[in-house]
Amino acid sequence: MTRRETLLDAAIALFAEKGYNGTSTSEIVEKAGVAQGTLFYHFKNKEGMLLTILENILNEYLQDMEEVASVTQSGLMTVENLIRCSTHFRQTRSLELLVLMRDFPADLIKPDSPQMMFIIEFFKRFYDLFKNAIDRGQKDGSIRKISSEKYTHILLGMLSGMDRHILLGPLPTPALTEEIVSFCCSALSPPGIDPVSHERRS
Amino acid sequence: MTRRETLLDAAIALFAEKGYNGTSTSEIVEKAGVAQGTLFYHFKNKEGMLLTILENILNEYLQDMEEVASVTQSGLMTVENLIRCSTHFRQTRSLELLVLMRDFPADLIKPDSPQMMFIIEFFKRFYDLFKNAIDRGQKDGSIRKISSEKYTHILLGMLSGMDRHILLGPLPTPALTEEIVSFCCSALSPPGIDPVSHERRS
Amino acid sequence: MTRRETLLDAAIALFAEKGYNGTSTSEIVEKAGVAQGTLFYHFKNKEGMLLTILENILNEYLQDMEEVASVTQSGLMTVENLIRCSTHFRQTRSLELLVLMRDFPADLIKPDSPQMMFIIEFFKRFYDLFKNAIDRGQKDGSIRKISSEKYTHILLGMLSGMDRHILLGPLPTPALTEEIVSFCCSALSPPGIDPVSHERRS
Amino acid sequence: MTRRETLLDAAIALFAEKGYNGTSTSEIVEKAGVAQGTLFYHFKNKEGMLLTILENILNEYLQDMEEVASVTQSGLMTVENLIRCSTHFRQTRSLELLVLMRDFPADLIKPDSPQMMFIIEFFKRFYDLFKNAIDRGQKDGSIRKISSEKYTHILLGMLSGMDRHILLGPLPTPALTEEIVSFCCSALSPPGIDPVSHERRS
DNA sequence: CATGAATGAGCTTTCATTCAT
DNA sequence: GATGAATGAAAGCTCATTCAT
Repeated sequence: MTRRETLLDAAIALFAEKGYNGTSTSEIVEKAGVAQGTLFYHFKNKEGMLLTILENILNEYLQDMEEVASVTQSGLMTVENLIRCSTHFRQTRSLELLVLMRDFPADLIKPDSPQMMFIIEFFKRFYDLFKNAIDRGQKDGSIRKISSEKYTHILLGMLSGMDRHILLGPLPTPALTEEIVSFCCSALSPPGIDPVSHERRS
Repeated sequence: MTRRETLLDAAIALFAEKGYNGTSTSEIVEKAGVAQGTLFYHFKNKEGMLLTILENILNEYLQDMEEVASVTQSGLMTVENLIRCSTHFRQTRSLELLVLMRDFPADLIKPDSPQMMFIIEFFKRFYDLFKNAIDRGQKDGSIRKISSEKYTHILLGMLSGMDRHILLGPLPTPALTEEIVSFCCSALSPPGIDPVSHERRS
Repeated sequence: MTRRETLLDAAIALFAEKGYNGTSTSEIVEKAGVAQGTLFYHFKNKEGMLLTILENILNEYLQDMEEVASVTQSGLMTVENLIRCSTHFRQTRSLELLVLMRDFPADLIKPDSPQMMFIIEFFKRFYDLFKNAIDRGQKDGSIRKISSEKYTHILLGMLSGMDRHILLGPLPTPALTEEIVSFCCSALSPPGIDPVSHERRS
Repeated sequence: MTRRETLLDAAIALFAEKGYNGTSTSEIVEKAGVAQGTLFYHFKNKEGMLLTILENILNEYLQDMEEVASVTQSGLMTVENLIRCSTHFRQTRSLELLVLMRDFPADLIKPDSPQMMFIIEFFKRFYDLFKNAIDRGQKDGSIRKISSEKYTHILLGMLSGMDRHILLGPLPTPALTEEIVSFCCSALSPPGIDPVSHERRS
């Protein structure tokens, strides 16, 4: 593993545990076992580390999600599987996701900065994934007639909220994946049709 | 307005805008128009200000919610109105809520500290509010048979997620209150019964 | 007890325990159960409290010692009894003596200030007490021929050193009074004459 | 001279002159001609500087004394030479000794801290040095039959008291070394034997 | 006499960053 | 590529003191 990667791993662990502001560069280099100067040789500054971490995780997140969305199936099934993918991602990449949740939106990401542009761009593509799935579901009859814009916002808010609740909340939380899927499908399925997709699955 | 209140208001505005860590005590006293020492006369330290703000907002939040829950009605209606109350609170107290969302769980609130006890206590009562409503709904037939524990976690995660998405998210968001209510009611109502309670309301 | 006395007592206890610099005026007023302003009503400032305490203790100390010295007896006996008096004073007024030992010479007592004049005046009288006794002892034959100036300095240094060693030293110390007396008398008695004055006493 | 040494020298001079509490870190770095941060790069904190100074001086002090004690000679001669060594140390290292005398026992050295352990350990070894010499002197007949424990305490208290009296006292003091030696030897020698060892010396 | 809210200068300390090697 | 000594701005906080009541 290169020194750069060692540094990133150390930063991810520390940012996840103590937050960006709660972590000093000294702690990072100590945990990584390199000298102070090395950090600033490989990264422009401390903020550069955070941005690198966030961009990496967001790109991988989006890639996984877009792959799921590219499979041909009903709109509702796409939404279901996006939810499952998102949950799975949270379970496998909880450390990086903690960094994201703790420190974004961070004070250090200035409005109109390239970094903010990147973040907004990411959120838009994330938004589009769900929006397109819902639109398709309304055409193929798997999703009831509701405002796809508004319901997309609800799904986005809900999913990130669940991640936060589970990873950062003060209350111990049971496994919830399929309940979240059911919850959303009940709300999205056309009236009278009871979604049992998660039973069909397995 | 006393100096203490002036200071709290200044801190709320700045914490909401720039976060706790991004705000210096100098900025607070400058905005409040008092001397540095005055802050530390009225509060133990900077963290004491944050705690005061958080305790105030959480207490008022809980009070509003418990008042809503105390009205006799069906379990589902109670859930609906809790959601509306929560949304209304977000709209009227967005500044304080921003402070809460930005800076909790903060690294500065140590596990097992009295502060953390207070926060956990608050979350438990918040949890119980929804849990009791769902349990009652399952008895009175207004809510389908699901795990009330799990669905309570989903509602909590969802509501805080929506607050964050709307108040802190990088995407502009339309008004969503009744859609959130519908979304949840669809997921909670017994199968086959389409919830239209929010139309009945008005 | 007047508020002024209450404040002095609180200050003595705290200065003895934590030193002048380690004690804040807030602590003093809290322990005394009065308001901040009261301290500054009764004393010019914090330093004024210390000076008052030091002057009181030094005056009483000197008074006791001068009374002992005024009794007609041999020079050596006077020295002996001065030592015993000093020791007794340490045992009965250890708190005030701790204040003196911890905080004098304090940085706050400026050279050539009236306070310093007072302190120097005190030391001179203290010095004279021993010096006169030794001089008298050399005349009456109870004390050997040595430099009374130098031996006075030795006695002064020794006595204050023993006080410090016993009251502030890190090592537990046994009762030493008569040994100190013997030690000094052996050094002061004319050669060949073994002092047993502390046996004669009792 | 390294920056670390420069800083230590500046601190010694200032602590000796104005005391630990009376000296600000700004003064130290100014006197040393380095930046504020440099102090905290080389030392954990201000207290760390004091501890470093104290440990250095105590170690050297003890080393000198133990070297003196290791020379084979009568018990009384050992005591004499320990006194001379102590006096010589005070004369050559008065600055560091002033720091020690002004600021120890300092409120900042917590009971049971490693620092306090170190200090107590030092005092014990210092104590043993004199105790062993007296015990040996009682065996070889050069020292009278007295409690070696008690007389050791007296010697320790006396020597530190003389240091304080001479270095910190408000009265000008003449040279006293041989008088202190005589004083102690008279008190320690067996009755009837007049010690003139300091004349034999030279 | 007594109060206590208010002050602000000054303190110690942290930490991201630089740069000569 | 890598180092780590050095930096200095900025932070949170303490505390003796003042003064209107």
